[in-house]
Amino acid sequence: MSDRTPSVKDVAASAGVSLGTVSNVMNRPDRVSPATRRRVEQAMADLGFVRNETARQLRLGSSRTLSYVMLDARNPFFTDVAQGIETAAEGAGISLFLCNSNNSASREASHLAHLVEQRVQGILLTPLDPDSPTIPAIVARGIPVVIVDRTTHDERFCSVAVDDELGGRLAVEHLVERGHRRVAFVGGPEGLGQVEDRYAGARAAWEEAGLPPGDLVRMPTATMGADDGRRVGELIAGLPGRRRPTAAFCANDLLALGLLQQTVASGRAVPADLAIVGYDDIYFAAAATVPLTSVRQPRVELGRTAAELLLSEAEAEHVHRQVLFRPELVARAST
Amino acid sequence: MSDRTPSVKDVAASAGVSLGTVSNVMNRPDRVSPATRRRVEQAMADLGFVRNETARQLRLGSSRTLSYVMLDARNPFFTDVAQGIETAAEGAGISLFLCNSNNSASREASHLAHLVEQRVQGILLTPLDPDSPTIPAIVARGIPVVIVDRTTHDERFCSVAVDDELGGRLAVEHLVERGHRRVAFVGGPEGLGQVEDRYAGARAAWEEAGLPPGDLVRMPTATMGADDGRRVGELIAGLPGRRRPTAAFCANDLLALGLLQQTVASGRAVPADLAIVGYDDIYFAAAATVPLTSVRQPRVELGRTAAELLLSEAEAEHVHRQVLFRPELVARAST
DNA sequence: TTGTATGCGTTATCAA
DNA sequence: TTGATAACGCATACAA
Repeated sequence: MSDRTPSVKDVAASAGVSLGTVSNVMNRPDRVSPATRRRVEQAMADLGFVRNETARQLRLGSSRTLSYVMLDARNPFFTDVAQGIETAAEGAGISLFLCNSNNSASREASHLAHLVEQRVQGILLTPLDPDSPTIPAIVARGIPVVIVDRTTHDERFCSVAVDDELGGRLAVEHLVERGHRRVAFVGGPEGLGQVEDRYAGARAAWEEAGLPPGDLVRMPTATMGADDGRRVGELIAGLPGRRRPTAAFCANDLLALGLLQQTVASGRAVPADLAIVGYDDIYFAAAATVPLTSVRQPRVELGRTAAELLLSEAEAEHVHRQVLFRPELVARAST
Repeated sequence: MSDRTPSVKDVAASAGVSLGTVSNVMNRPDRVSPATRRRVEQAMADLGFVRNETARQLRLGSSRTLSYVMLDARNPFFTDVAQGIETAAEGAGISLFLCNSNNSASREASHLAHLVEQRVQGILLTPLDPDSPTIPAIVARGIPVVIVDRTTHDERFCSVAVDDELGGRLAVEHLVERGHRRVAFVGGPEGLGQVEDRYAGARAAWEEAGLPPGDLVRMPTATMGADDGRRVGELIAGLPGRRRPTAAFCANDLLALGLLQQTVASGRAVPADLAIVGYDDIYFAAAATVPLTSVRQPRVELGRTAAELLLSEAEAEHVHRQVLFRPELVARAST
């Protein structure tokens, strides 16, 4: 009984065969006679042999793991996407490692560097900046990357996203239809793609309705978290009546839930005093006591498609694709 | 410009030095003269050299990655724990891979098997079953494991948990104090450690208050998700007045939020018609429109401590410890 | 059907 | 200070 973990060599010795035969038992069992195969398998069981994936990978050149580097593990939207990815990966017999950038560029960078050093088979990424040169650099080394939840103009890799501009339109069209003539757009930080696209769509719909641009009030936030939603609530409450919006469109549900919470807690009614539309339609949106109207994204399908695309990169004639899903407005009591 | 990614050998050739010197530049830069070091570094930059961690690990025998196998990535409690783990790991310059068991024993098993094959440096695990023989088996192979959010009687590894029995007591003592004499305990599946311990604490407090055991009504659920909380709400509403509890203690916040949602949506008031206590104090608990009373667990600290314990296993005289934190009741409007 | 030998990219030991 | 060389554990081409 040795101290270190047993290797093929130990198994071979124990089974009285050569090292190559043990390898064959694992990788091409048809080439080895049933009798010796059984003997080898018995030896593996006795010794508690576990294949060293590290060595296998060094020999083969590529690993059997995928990784999803997500923007914010605490946002249920991304864990749902991860769920979709994992379902697809599981079907292909591949494991998924999750990495959390936590909205930090440096953390994203260090995770990506680590994954490249590990020579993972492929990376799914919801980036802080989809135009970062890091991404094509990784692809150039031979590690396929699929961008999730962001579109890209780059033809060197695939992306799977939801039409955020359309989502913004749907939200604002809904509010205009409900008679709102002064609406707040809540979201940030400025420059974040998801936020800018949703805002662009909102503005387009606003202007097409013939409403004065100044009455769609942009209210920037530092993050996409619920705390910032609450702060916006205080801000809105402090506005003089004529300048106070009658509705708010938030760039995600966390913001919307924070805003909703602050509004109700301070004695104003939703939607009577303030109508609220969120984005993502996370579980907690429907479960809020004033159920939240939200723009639904096909989260799980987004993940599934991204994983399928990534897995297909292994195939010979893979053509990079930019997949765009359509969002859908789910109207509830908050409007 | 070769097709495959450059190796130390390529760097050595390009810099006109031996392969050993390149390795020294990376691992013991003091042993190489500034001049050649610069030359080597230049060559690495030119070629876009990235160390093959797989080969390094094969040679060294151990990797520089930790992994947290979590029970349910969609439960905010676990992502907060993960956050704490990652903070500690980051401080030590180590990357963290997240794996999601998604409440499935087979998925947990396949993740663990994969991690053992990868020879990761250590594993943090919130298991479905802390008494599974798999865990000591992994430890026996030399991969340290720390159990997170479950206690263990096993002396072969560390664990970090919160006193669930005490948490159960706190919740029920609070409800008894508020005058409730018929209380539902909501949670499942039966046998899940977290649920059983919280129930045990609840019952102990109930009996110490001299109340009839039958008036603490156990209402099992299939999962810990919000949907099951809603179903329990319907069940409670359907009970005849004298058998209907005036309060519910839910084994986690997702259940509590579902129950809260269903109760309010069906026209009953919280806490007047039904008081509700949750468990975990996830963000959405405080943000619910009827802010939820909940038993708070030090989530981030839990993760941080677990990671520190795991990292300390590398040290010579490590003694396995079972750390137990104390939960705390946060009273809000739902009671 | 089985055994032998080679190399994957790296680190570490030993000579020079 | 640098260079040559032997492992680490595995998969595979080729020989037997």
